Amino acid sequence: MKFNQRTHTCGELREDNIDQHIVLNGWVDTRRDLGGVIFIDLRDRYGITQVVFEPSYNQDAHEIGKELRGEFVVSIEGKVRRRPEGTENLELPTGLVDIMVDKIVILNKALTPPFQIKDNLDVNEDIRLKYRYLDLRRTDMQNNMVLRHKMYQSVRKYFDENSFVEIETPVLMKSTPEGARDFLVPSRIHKGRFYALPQSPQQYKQLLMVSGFDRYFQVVKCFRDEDLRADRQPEFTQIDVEMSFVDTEDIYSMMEGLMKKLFKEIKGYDLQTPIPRLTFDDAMEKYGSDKPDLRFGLEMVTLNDVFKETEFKVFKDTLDNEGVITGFVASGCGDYTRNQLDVLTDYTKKLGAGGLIWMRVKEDGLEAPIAKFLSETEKEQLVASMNAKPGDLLLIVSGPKLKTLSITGSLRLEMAKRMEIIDKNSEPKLLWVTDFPLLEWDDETRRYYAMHHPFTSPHIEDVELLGTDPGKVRARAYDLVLDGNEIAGGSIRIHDSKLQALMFKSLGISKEEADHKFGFLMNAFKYGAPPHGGIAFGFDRLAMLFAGKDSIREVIAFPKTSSGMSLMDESPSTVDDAQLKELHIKIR
RNA sequence: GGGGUCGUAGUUCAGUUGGUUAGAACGUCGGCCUGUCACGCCGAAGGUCGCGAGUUCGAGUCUCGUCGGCCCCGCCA
Repeated sequence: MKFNQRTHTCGELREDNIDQHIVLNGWVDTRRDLGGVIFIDLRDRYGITQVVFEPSYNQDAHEIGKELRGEFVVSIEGKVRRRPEGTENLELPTGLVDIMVDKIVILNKALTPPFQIKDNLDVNEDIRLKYRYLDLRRTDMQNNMVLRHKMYQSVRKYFDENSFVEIETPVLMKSTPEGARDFLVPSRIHKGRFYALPQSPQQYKQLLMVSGFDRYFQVVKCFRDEDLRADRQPEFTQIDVEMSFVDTEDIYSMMEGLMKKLFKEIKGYDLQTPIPRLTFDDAMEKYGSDKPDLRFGLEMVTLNDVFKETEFKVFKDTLDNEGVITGFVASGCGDYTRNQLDVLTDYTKKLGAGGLIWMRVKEDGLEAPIAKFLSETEKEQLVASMNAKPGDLLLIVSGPKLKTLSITGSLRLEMAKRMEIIDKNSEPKLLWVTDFPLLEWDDETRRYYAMHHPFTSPHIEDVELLGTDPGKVRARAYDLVLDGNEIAGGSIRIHDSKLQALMFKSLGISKEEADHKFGFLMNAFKYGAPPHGGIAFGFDRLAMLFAGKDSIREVIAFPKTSSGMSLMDESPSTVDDAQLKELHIKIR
């Protein structure tokens, strides 16, 4: 099939091109056959151009034009003409002109697609995923992919300008069963042995610091075999960063530079720096979350002091057990019905709270089921310390500290949604959350786990607490939060093998175990490891937020469903017995 | 592992208390139409009601199981 290659794209032609003889290649977007004249909207990823078949202009072309259907791939040759007065389409950038066709070649016919290739598509996601190649033909999705591409370029340019080196690290590596579940890859050559896919290139990038690379970054695929969410896929992309001879402040300012550049180049927005900071403890107390959404208020208030003398049993028990009484004011929600409040109570209980205490603020006091258990002083202090006004609703939860703060934080988000006070067009709210706890107690296994990872450096002044009160040790770890989403996390690492040994001891990891799991890293540190630290961005999440979407699947070309399936190629799939045999694997 | 929700034409949905031949819109196909751009008008085709049992004279509708989508909890160093 002979055809001429395009001289222009479908988004390109303007008044300047009038009377030129041009060639366009593309897909038939829509066809409007008026009996005599036929209009075709020809589409490629650059735009749409109207193509005209008129019998009096070219009989042969018009005959072929009649056969055209949606999504046919065609090459057309013709003359650019100014559209007749009154028929311009100002919605289209190319709308002042159209093409009078001299020659058309149908390069390929197409089946009727299972859904229309158009924006603001109303079709279920499983159909889109099964025919992802058609979904990606839509302008919406093409824009998302291009946005993502532009973000890669800005990121790479920024790090290159700042003397970072991009280095690829292995995708087949050693399994480290701390943290997320690994994807395993059986070795054919070494019977009974497995590679793991990296959860992150953490150890490699630290080794690169030992090697003297000083400033490293990588746009890198990572893999975690955990359950999915709207913002979590089993394979995802990180912007992985590590720097030598730095402290937290150096990381903050370098990353703030990156965010400034990204916001400027992608969104045309001037991000003000420095980005505000909040310690983990403060974030939990005020927002009940380590990734607070600051686009709205509903700040939580700790009420322990108000109820320190209370006779109300629920609160008294909480205080006796070093728990927390916390709550917030839902302003103007004093008219919530009993039914609505029951739904909220149910929501809170499902998250694990004992219950939800609500009070309507009236002109003459508090209206609540528990009001009779509270003294007048308590009621007055409660209203004063929460700064509540008549017409407001108070929502209060009590119980074990961290859990209760977190549940109330979820309720805060839920209320913001119900009250519709999250402005999607508001200025982006960025925030560093700092001073995470180094260790986290696990009731099930009755041991501490590293909240971040076992190479995270504690605050120097907290080191001695490692032996006495490990839960109190603060880490030199930080997350970057954008509008309630964790978009990056990192830490200053331990570069001193004695401190690392102490850390392993606190985690209950024996010397032998540490050697077995991380020996190569510990060995490397004996040969002159510089102080270093780094951070990793969840690139898909960042792209999702920049694109204004609610799911990272919208910015990933070929994502998995929430059960980890690919509906298009139907993976994961079974394999031949012969393949399994080669890998020395039997299915139980 | 658990909770919620959904599954009916190619697509998005409606479908009453369990009751005649399961509807609409868009799309598709055919006819008419020379300035449309969501073209218009006329007509037609198109259904394993996700799948499998059960209850019933009778199931899209009720029950149980199962598969799949989405959201959430757990999980995600």
